[in-house]
Amino acid sequence: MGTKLETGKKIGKADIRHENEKSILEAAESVFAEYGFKGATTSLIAKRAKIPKANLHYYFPTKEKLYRQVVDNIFNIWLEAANSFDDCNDPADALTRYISKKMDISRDHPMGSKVWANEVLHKAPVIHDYLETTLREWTDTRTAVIQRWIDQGKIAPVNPEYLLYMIWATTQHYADYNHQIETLNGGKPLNARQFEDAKEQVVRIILTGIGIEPGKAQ
Amino acid sequence: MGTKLETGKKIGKADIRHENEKSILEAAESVFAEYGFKGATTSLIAKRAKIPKANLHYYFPTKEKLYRQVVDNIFNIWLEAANSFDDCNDPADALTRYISKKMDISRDHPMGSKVWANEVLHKAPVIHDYLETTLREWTDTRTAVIQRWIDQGKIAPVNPEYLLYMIWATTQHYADYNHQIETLNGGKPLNARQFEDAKEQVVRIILTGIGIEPGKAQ
DNA sequence: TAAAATCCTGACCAATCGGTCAAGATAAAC
DNA sequence: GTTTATCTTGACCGATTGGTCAGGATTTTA
Repeated sequence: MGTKLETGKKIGKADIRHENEKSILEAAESVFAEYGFKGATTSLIAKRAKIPKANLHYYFPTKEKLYRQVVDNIFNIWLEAANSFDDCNDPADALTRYISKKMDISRDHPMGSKVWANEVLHKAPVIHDYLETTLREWTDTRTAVIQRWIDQGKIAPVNPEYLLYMIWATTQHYADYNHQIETLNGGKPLNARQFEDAKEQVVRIILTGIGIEPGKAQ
Repeated sequence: MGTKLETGKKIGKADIRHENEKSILEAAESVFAEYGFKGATTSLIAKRAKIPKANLHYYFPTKEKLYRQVVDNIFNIWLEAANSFDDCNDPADALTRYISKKMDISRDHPMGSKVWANEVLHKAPVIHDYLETTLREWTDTRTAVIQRWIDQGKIAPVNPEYLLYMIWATTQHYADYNHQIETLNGGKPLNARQFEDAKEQVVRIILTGIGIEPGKAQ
């Protein structure tokens, strides 16, 4: 029949399932980011999600299936920034938006980036198929775009792949290495101002580096 | 009294100790890089070092002490590149050499870089004192050098710390993410030619990006 | 050669972890 | 109201892991 909350909303089984899966996934993301796949324990995830371990295994039968779900979510967020590349054929605009977006993701979803980094570091036992299919296709189309810019003389001749690596490396560094950055920043995370400065500088150096004038665009 | 090898060299206890510690440390570096601290098992390290696990614990009482030793070695190699910064006060030369050196380290000691990355990713439970002391001092003196270049008008005005982060991120990406790079490169590691191209491009984009002409220097 | 120091190793142990299960609680369907 | 489906959980288990230990082997010292 369903009981009621103070708000007056009914709570059904569907809601319970949705709520629990959500809190488990959130807890899992933070624990996997902090300890890696092996180092993470289902009991710690359950504790952070505030449910008994047995209940976690009711929703996610195995640790690996839970992990896959976490990586899936991250990968989708990660690809979300891809759109920035497509809208326009002005390299200054496209790259500025793409780099900015990736910096924002590093700030807003640092744990996701860490899970990904950890996975690649350990030879990607779980996500290897992503690398070979989705990421491969994504990369191929974008390197083609960059190559076109080069052919049109819009940017300096560079190897498109290595340019992408540079963008990925620099932007994700602010998530993956945020502990190191924080320590070097006197123990405090970069504040909003500092982060905007960093973002602006990354855009400026890369754009200038490949021979285009960084615009005011954000 | 010591036995003899085919070479005629005597084998003493000191040699044995040295030999075993070396092979254990090598095995440990690769296993820690591949599986992280938690994921690594002392029995696998022992297996790769071709000695019984009990013997490993004779030389290194605990897994953590072995890990610390590995990180120590890496950190020293990592700081070895620091010299490139000091010799000369021409930014083009200094940065070209520093970036090249860091790229070489990523190629020649990828596992060390991965151990470091893994450690920072997991909030540096073991090396946190390094970050606060040695790395902090190193960074402070180098940002001062960069600031001087700026004040002298030799390079464009940039935030020295964020410039260092960009260099670290981009160069270490070729170690930490080499599995991803390899996959995107058709399953094969970058060959010597490709790696040199990548190195040259990283130098070029960064130097151009901060307003100096990349020389022919290597 | 005898004694001392160092090195080697199979067998073992306590702790932890992923996952199971059975029995109860709650909501949905009829 | 009764049955059925879903959700909850403490107790438990086999497997793995870091680390120990006793006793033997080898080298060094005297």
